[in-house]
Amino acid sequence: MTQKIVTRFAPSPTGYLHIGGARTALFNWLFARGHGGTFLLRIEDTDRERSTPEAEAAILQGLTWLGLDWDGEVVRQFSRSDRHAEVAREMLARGAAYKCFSTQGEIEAFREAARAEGRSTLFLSPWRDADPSTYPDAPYVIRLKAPREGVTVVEDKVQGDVTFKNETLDDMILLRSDGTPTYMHAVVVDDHDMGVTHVIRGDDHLTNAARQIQVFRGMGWDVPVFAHIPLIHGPDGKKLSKRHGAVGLEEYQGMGYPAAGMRNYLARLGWSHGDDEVFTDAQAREWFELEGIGRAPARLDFKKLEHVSGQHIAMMADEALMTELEAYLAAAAKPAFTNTARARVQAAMPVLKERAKTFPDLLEKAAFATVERPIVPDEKAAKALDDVSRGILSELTPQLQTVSWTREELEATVASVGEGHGLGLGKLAAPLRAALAGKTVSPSVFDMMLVLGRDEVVGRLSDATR
RNA sequence: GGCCCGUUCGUCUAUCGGUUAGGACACCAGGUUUUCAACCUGGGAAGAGGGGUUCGACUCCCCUACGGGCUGCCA
Repeated sequence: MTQKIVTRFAPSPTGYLHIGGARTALFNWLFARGHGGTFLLRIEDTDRERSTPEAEAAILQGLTWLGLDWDGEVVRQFSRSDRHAEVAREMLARGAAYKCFSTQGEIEAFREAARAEGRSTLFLSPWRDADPSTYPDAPYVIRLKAPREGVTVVEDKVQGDVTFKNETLDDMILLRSDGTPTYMHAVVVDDHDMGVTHVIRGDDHLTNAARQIQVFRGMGWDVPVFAHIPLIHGPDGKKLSKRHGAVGLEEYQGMGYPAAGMRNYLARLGWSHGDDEVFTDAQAREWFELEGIGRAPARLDFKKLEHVSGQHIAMMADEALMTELEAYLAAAAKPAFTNTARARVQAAMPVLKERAKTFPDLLEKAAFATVERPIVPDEKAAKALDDVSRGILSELTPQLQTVSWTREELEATVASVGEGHGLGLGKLAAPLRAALAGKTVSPSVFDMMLVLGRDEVVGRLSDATR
């Protein structure tokens, strides 16, 4: 019998969506979608101090941009506090947990002394087996009555069987003295209640998994399948942090990487399917298995990200690309296309997309199509425009000519720039001028082609340069 | 300190006891090109170190080194 797979992504809303978190979400999504399962989203906002609505919105935005759609309503952990407390009480009743009256001060003092003497800082509560009749009338926490002997083994799909001696695990707190649940407890209750079958998360939770398994057992619940994936590191091999540059997913969105490229790159980071490097979402879903996940932390490589990004831009359908490009423009607060510019870019897309790695790159190469007419003399802009135009010259397709510029527009441009302004065309300027019969200044090659037709320009160029 | 995880070209990785250790990005050289990009060809480049086990180890075991995680009434 194969049970339906249920995965979840459970970020805490304390900032932006971390690139590592995005990858974790992607793995969960890929696994669920590839197996006809369900992918749930849970916001772990039990830390009231640090959780903010803005952060939650940023996370949702990031997932949406990345194209990771979740099933059902977003679950907010804080709203389930009552249920968490209820379960803790039930464990108390079952004898799987106990009340502990040790104060934070006492525990801290114990740990400090232990540290000073080089002993284990593991806190063993004196209340574990205390007689209820000796309970003081004071605030208490509810602690898990974890097994003292034997071992707890995490049967991890990525890390293999990881064994922990129970004596090294303490009786973790389930319910704080103010009655609120700890993260460790809430996760277990929520994963169980949500029917999560596979917990795929960062390997910083590996040790936690052992404790959580004890909670599952304490309630007699089925333990989900665990898969702890290595964290992403910066180019220097250290844990990825702000000093490495981009850690928030929205920064990558801002840099103009298409979501599909981002998904591909992120999936390939720490996961592999033979020698496959560039693939579609459908392939990724079909190929993704927990067994393909590596055990070592991976480093971010922007060069490769760019390459993958470029491959995806090239293989996207023109219309979809155009839509995403304009969305990028809006998100990056850049001026939107005018109707003419849009028409020109659209027409040029087949040639354009093959040579761009990111959206800003695409925009730069599309300058000849988006530049405002009449063209104003600007040496720098003219040069960039010119280089690209020349490159594109050889493969411009007939469709480009359908967005033709009228002879009048060309005349106006030519008239407005005047001679010797710097809108040079390099070595090709002279022959082009000649081609323009009498005109002393040329607009971009592209523009000329729009007017004269590609073949004619190419023909005259060949003659002139021979 | 204690417990746990990891370590193949610069980077991402393949290999699941027997391979000239493969691919990709990057890099270098050449080609193509109306000197962008793309593309083609070729090249250099790796099993952290030391012990075992084995006819045979990158693959299995141990130790060391290095990196990382956990060790909170944070998540």
